Amino acid sequence: MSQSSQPRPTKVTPLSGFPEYLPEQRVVEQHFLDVIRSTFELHGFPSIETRAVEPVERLLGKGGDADKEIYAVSRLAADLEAGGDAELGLHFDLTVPFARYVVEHAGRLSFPFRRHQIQKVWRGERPQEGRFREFTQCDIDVVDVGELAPHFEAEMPLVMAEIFAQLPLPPMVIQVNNRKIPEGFYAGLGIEDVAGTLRVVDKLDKIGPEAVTELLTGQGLRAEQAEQVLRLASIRTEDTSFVERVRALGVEHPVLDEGLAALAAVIDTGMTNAPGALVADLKIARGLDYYTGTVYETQLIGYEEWGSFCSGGRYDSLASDGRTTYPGVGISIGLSRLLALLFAKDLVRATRKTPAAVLVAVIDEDSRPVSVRVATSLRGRGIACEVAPSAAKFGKQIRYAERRGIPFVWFPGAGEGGDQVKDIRSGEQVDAQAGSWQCPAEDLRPRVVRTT
RNA sequence: GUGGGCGUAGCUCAGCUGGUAGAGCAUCGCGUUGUGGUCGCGAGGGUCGCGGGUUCAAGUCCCGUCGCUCACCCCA
Repeated sequence: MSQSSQPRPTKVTPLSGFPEYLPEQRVVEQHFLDVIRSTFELHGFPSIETRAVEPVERLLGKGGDADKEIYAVSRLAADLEAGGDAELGLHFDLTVPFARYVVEHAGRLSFPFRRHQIQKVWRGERPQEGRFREFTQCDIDVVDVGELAPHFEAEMPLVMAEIFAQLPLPPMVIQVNNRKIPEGFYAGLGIEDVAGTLRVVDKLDKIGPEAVTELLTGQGLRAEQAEQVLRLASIRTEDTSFVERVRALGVEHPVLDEGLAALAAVIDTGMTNAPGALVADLKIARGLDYYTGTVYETQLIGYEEWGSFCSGGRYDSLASDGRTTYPGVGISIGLSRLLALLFAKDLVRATRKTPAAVLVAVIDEDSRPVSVRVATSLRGRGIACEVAPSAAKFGKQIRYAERRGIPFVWFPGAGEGGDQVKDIRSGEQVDAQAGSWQCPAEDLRPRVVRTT
């Protein structure tokens, strides 16, 4: 009866494509973020953050059918009042905002300008496994004025290879191509629709060579052209031998030569500095609308069907203010997709779901200040801990710790001369002093470990 | 945007050809006076996505709608 006067709570329903993590998953995410950030910094990439919104006009500027992807942002009241078009949209990547940032702050930046950026992005696409509407990207880019030295194209994947090597992941391989190779090759074959051809070639892994041949001839390619296109696409080498294999196909074009030289330089650098991390794969397409040179794509070996977890490439005109052109090269980790795979397949796990290493037990509420003092002392030495929420029976306090994975329970005044601490995994309980007890290093904070 | 599948407790699901809801797991409590995990007993928790229709009666049939999911498209 009186219930009817209470506002009914809005029903909670899941929102597809907007992932939220449990604390134990967040431990994993934060560890990954820590490794990514520190490695970016180790390579001298300072951090920036851009606003979440850009003018819709700017977001649409990059071609493609971006309009389907963009979430418009406007005041609710503005919609009701004017019904006007939204002028702002949430960014769907970090490259567009970065390009705008470069132009806007060009006068205060030093070029070549390198930066890293770790932020959420939003895309209005249909969510699927590993594809979200809100997700986190971790980008590094280098941008210069007028010209960009090609060696930066070799630097990008080295940074990523270093990150992957530090994370508890199955082996990953960064596949590299240079857009100029297929472009020059196709031009040498007399194929005009480069983008259309690449789009089909990109499906090779998914639908197989026969279906690709069918699609290519359907697009107007002659049988021998389609055959050559497939031959090029099938080339994949861990060293620079791809150059000879392309040459052996007998197609010649100056743009092809440029592409081969550029890719050979990237692979060469990779072989020296990150052996085994890079592979030249001539079917990689990526971002048809804007990449102009090197392109990167990354797969987890054994989980190829999940797609790329880290991709990027070179833009001859990342940004432009009309008079000056800023070429750039960048690469980005799709952290959310990576985590989605790891969680779905249970490949990694956090050793516990709370930062606390110690639960300080409470004897009774009157002695809570004693327990708080213990906690303060432990924290003063960098040992994360919490005080038991209630002076329940010790069994319940231990269970409280156990449920959360807290490895130690501290009992004030339990010993002859003072306190005791119990490792609840082994059951071992020893005398200890809050001012000097050493927490084992591996228990100091939650760790992320591979399960297999 | 297009097409298929599905929407019952926090989670995974059962509920036959319509007769006013169940299991397992999880959570919490108890198993007597301060040391957990096993085990036993018990409890809480559901407008059966929402709206309408057929019927004496709908979780169960019909229509609509919303959501979730898979695939396509695309992927910055």
